[in-house]
Amino acid sequence: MGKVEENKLQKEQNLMDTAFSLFSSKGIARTSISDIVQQAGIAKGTFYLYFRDKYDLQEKLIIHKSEQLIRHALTCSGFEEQDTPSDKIITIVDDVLDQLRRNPHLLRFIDKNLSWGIFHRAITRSETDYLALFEKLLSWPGGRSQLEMTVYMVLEFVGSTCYSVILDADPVDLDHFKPYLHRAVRSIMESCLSAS
Amino acid sequence: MGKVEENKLQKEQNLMDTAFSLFSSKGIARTSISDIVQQAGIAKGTFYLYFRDKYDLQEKLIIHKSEQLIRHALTCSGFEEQDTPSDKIITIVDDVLDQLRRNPHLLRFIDKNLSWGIFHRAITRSETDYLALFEKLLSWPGGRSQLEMTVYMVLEFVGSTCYSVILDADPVDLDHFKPYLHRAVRSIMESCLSAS
Amino acid sequence: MGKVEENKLQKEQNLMDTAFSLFSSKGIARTSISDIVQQAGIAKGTFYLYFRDKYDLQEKLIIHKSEQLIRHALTCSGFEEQDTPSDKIITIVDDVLDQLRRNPHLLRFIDKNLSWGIFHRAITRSETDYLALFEKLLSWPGGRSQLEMTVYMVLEFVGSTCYSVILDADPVDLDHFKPYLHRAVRSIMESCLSAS
Amino acid sequence: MGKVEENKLQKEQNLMDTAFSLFSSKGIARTSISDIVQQAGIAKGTFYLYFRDKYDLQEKLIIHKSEQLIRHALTCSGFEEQDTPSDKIITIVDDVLDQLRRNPHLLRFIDKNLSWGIFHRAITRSETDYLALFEKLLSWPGGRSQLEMTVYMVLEFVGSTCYSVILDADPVDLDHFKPYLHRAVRSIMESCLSAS
DNA sequence: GATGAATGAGCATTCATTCAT
DNA sequence: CATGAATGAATGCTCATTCAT
Repeated sequence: MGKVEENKLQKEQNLMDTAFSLFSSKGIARTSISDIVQQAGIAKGTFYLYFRDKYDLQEKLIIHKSEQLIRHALTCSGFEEQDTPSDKIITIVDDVLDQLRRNPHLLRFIDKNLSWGIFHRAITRSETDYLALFEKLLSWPGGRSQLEMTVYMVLEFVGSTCYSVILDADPVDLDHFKPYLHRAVRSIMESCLSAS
Repeated sequence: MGKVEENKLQKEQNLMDTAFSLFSSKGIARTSISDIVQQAGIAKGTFYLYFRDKYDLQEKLIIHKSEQLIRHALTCSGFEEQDTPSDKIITIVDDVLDQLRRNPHLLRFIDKNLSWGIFHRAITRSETDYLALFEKLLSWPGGRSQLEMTVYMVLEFVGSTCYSVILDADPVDLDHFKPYLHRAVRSIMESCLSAS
Repeated sequence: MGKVEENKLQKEQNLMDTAFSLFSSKGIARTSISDIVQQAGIAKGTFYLYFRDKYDLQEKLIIHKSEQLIRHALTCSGFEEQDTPSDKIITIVDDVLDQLRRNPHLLRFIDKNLSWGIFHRAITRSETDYLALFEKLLSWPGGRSQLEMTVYMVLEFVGSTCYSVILDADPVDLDHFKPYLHRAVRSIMESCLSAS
Repeated sequence: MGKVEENKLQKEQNLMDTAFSLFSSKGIARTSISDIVQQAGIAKGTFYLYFRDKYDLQEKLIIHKSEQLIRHALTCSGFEEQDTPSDKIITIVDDVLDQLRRNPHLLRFIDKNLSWGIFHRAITRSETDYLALFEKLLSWPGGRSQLEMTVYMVLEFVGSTCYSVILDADPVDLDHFKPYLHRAVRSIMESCLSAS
């Protein structure tokens, strides 16, 4: 990679990091492009060499962060050979929760953004075929559509409940919530698999 | 009620209805106060007699619509005497889903807004004690904290999954989704009740 | 005086007092008619029954306060029979300074407003012939135009110097300033009287 | 200096000149930023690249004009070697009065603004040490604090009296006023110097 | 007389976007 | 490629004033 290319990537990363920090703390609506470039120490015009506008950056940021989150969960979770699919998915979910607990900024940012819609886009646009990855990783016993449905429901369920649990310990804190969550995830999976 | 008071209520309602329509179609960020008052046929200054700013209106709107939604579900759903709490809550959930299917604008507006946070505020600020209402209506066999947890999880689960299902039939359409949903809700409730 | 008349005077006084308080603390530019009527507990429309606008009120207020200030100085200062005109005017000046020291709000309000221009208007519009009063009180030995000039110069001098002296003790505090002031006033008077 | 830098200075000067003209003729309260930029032929947003708001511009303008006024008086007045400090200060005062007479706009603008407060700020912020300059120029025989006091009193006295004299010839015109002024200034100086 | 809801012109301020350097 | 001065449309908000009750 040429030095110029490297420099460009570094600038882009700088802008994304700065934007992430600002989006997390002030919210997207209250963050202006001026804020971002000023904080990043880059000229205003330069922004437009990398992103079409604020929302273009936001989208790239969400995809980037989502993929990072998923990739970590899939690659860093240690599975035992004899684990059932339910066990495995719970291991994955717990890893995600741990990541988010350690990084509340990230949680606040993706907030409700880590939804099916974004995930779907991330899956389809990404070079990685995540569904296939899931299928293999989980030793998924059912069909593709059941897998898709399962991922959808678990994803939405975990994503929507963990926000206030992690950030505000409301209605209970994460450690008290996990047993409920595990049981709910297991039964969601069962309900999916038992569908003919 | 005096004629003036009546007129004021009508003006406020007019503003809220207009804003709801615009928020739903263009999104809140892209709706300006100018848009609202112009559409409502009301002077700009008048807006500020009723709302502090756009977000004040938004909040009032969310609470208003949420309460309407819940109230309809609680009062219009017909329960049988012998229904279990799970049966009853599924009846309620189905009523909510039907309302949202018939009124996609409403769904798009409250989007992910009908979350625990808003609901919690609606519950506490409201003159109605919704938790007590639930307790009585469901003939709830467990404790208050279990009830609160159950409501939280079901609420978040239904709220987060139904969006793309109803609006985009993604990953499946509502009729195909309901069986999964029902089973998931039942198991969530069981997992809550079985917690000591 | 009828009860209605009385009520009107009371309303006007209420408005003027409230406005004075607000003008003093926030400045005239930053005080709106809304502020005034709200603080006074009076309806907005009522304001216009008493004053044309904010600046009408301001002018009336300045004249009112100026006259009060002067009247006190002229009536409450005790002169000795053998006092020279210079002695007497210094007694008057000191009384004014004492009033202002005790009431910094008043000083801040009339700030630089107690100028010749306002005083001139106060003199001419007022039912009291202040120049004649001065003439008699001071046993003024010279002509009318000399008296007018003297009053003008002393007034402007005292008015312009005392502001920062009283409020900020800058460049020195009032007690240290008085000797200078007295000497300056005496010499100003002499320079006026010695003009043929 | 780069072409860009030059252009910026020119824009700032343009804005200040235009604002000065408008402030003088309509008053600050009645001059809007829209007025200024329109008259200056500059885009609205550009204003905020140079000034925080209207009052920021006003302050910079006052300091700028005050310094100009003082500098002219100090450098352009011709002193004779044998002049006393009183003679010299009267020469300076007369130069200032002449400047103001020739430029009533300036007088109206700085109105009562050329007060100790502003002057003090101008002195302290300025790179020039004005008090030292005075000390040397006047061959001042007394101490620093006496000098400060003298400058304060003369400044306030001249500043406050000349306004209506020059602009309205009230109570007399400038030529008739000068003899009084000179005598008063001399005696103020004497009263300051004679203080131990 | 008194009220205060309604008005809408007017203002300050922000900000995405462009383009000459 | 990078810059940042300049733009001006767009927006939120204020406020003096009116007028039906």
